[in-house]
Amino acid sequence: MRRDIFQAIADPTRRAIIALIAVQSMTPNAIAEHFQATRQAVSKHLKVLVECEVIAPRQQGREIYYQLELEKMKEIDKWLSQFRKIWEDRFNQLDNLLSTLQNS
Amino acid sequence: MRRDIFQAIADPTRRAIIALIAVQSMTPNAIAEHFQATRQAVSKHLKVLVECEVIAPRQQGREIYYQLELEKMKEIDKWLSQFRKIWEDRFNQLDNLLSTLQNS
DNA sequence: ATTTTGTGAAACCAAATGGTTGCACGTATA
DNA sequence: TATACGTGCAACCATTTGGTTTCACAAAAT
Repeated sequence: MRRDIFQAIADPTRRAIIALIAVQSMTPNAIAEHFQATRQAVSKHLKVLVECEVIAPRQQGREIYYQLELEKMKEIDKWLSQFRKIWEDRFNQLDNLLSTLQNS
Repeated sequence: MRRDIFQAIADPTRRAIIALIAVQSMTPNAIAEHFQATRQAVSKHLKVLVECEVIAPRQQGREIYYQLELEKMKEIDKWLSQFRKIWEDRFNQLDNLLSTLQNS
């Protein structure tokens, strides 16, 4: 199976989990409370996220706190930067066009 | 089936197609030449991308040029911004810590 | 020591995914 | 007009996905 950030964020529940954990590390049970799905379903999502290295477990007694790996999020940002470059160029082109129109 | 940008970019071939088209609009055949997969496989990916509104077809005679919808890419950027905020905060905290250490 | 709690793992299932082959059909070209 | 070309679509298939239920097990609590 594919295991990368893009696959990790493909599922809406997983995106919600990521956003939840981003604010504060949480245990599987605490996370599951925020969703309709069963604890086991959430647990499977957590497993995928760990395998994709988007989150990391931190054992604390018999509880496990999952925390977001922000660095992994930056990989999306990095991939996106190639397009950001393009849309900034387009914006500049539009800007130049407007200037040209004003000056004519 | 789920049809959003996150699902669109989940597949590596689709990400490659997006990157390819970003530079210049292309026909399905031209796109397929860049991959090992058959034309039909690429065509299915294009269909998914169109349904996700990541690309749009532009008919030209009997050829169809697919072009990237940059606006849709921005949605990823928008979702990502919540985390960008966090990692900038963390960076500032680190920055403050370093300043404190230097001034003590 | 026994029970409860927090968690992961296995087995199973329906649906979705990514791929293939074959066909249909309009648009160019000979 | 007949042929070649560019493309989409349907049918089929193996694999993956997201979910459920059940079980196992260690750590707390009683």
